Amino acid sequence: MLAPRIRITQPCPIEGGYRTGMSVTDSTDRTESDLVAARRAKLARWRDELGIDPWGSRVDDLLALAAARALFDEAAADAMDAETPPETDPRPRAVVAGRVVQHRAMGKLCFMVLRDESGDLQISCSKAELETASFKLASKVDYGDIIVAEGPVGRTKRGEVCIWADRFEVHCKSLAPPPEKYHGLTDAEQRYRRRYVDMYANPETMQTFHRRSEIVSAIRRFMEDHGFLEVETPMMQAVAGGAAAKPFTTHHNALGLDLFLRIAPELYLKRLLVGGMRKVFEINRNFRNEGIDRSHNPEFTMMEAYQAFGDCESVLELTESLLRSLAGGVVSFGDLEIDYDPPFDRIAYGELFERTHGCSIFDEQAIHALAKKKGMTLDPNANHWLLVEGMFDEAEDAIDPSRPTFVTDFPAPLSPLSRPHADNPDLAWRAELFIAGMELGNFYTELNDPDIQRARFTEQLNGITDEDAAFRTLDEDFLEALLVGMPPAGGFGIGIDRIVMLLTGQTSIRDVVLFPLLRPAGGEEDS
RNA sequence: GAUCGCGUAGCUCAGUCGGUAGAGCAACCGCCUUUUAAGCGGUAGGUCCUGGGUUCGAGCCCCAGCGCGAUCACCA
Repeated sequence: MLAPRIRITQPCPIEGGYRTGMSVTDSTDRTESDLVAARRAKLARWRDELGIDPWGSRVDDLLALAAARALFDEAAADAMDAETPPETDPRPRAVVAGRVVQHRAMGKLCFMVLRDESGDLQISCSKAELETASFKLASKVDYGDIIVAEGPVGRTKRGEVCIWADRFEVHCKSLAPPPEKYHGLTDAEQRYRRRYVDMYANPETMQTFHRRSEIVSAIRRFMEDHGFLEVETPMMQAVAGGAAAKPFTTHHNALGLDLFLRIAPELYLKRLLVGGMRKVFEINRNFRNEGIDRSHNPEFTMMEAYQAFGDCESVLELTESLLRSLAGGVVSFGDLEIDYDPPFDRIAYGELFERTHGCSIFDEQAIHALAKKKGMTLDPNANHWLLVEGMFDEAEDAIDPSRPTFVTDFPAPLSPLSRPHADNPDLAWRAELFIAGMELGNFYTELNDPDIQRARFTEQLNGITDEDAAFRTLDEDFLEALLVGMPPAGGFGIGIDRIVMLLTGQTSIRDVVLFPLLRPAGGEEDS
């Protein structure tokens, strides 16, 4: 809605008014309105004086700008530059569309650069080659307008490949003031809040998200090529299982039912193994009500996959092969040069721990003493394994960030969903993959003994806080499924966003998530 | 949640010792047929994040808040 103080210098033919995607404070609206008003005025003039519909229409046979550029034919361009150019123009023709990102008008000639997903291309407009109205449009378009041009693909005297337009149309008037044409939009907050501007103003952004789509697509292909079936399991769950994170809550009115957004799909995917699917995977969102930082967004994309008659080892190898195929070798990430050639490094959890802390994960007295010394807050009957877990973060830092590394043989008490070693029930067939200091994924030989599974769940529920108890309950139906019988299996989950970060060199998850979660703009308190 | 940093024109940024607001781009008017962040001349554009305080005087100093970022904590 328009703030009452907005000044409009020309009658505004558009009803409804203009709303920025930004702050709605009066000051912003008012100062912005001068620039918006100028564009509205121009739009009205085009309508009234040139009879133009500034909102465009269908255009067939459009070429991407990169494709149009690729049509450039040097011989044809040379021929046109010759003393006596051929009677019929030998240059290939193209119809293109894009957003105006540069514009240089000089009297009877004007140049502009269009941008689309594929890249940039200059459009050159000569007054001699265009209808009067079209040339007037071309010399007056604003940064941000979306235009369609058609003509021969040639070059300028300076050798710039361009389209010499003999058709020029505006297909969408941009009313919002654009960011600075050279620096683009650099303010991180504005880039996330107005991603649609970031995407066109900063080509790297567009490139990153194209790459993300290609990566996800390649992962799908890889999994399908290995015989995995893609499935979709509930995002809304009555019991938020499969991980130990805090869930978001929601409510179904008709059923009068409180539900959780899933923190993991694991318990449902395993049910599919019980049902008889042999290899399944799911790429979808998980939701965890935890902190936000460079590697955590509350909603994030995971791939989980389960392979009946596989084990932890088989899914480790599958993942090595997957990452190798995605990365293709060495990929730099920040200061790191990460080599994805398998086999990845491996180190046992206990060994890594001992290397860092100098004591065995099994030495309860030493661990307790160490925890005390580190001033870890602990109640007197603190569980030994929770202490170990608390100290493990430090050990993670000992992993070479430039080497993809599997940490294997996690403590079974910290791995309630994985199968314990036969010769040491304190260790589980579970590994985690670390790259660049980030946890990339989890790998298991799945626990399919319903009695042990019930015992693990029950242990885990003992001694949890009241807060946690509110959403951690026993998934009886899952245990029922295990009674029906799940084949032995390997399973894993990997963070897709983090893989995209690694492969695109983005060190913040917000730069690989199109719309990362931010506090709503405007500062309106809602409590 | 803690600590630190940042918040000035639509955008990108200056702003000295506390002395009353600056540039470039964008916009508007004019000139220009080979520009490449085009150029030249002119005009206009500000709740200096918000609210308090100190001061004769605050963009600048102090307090509180809001937003963003970084680090840490949390996240099997």
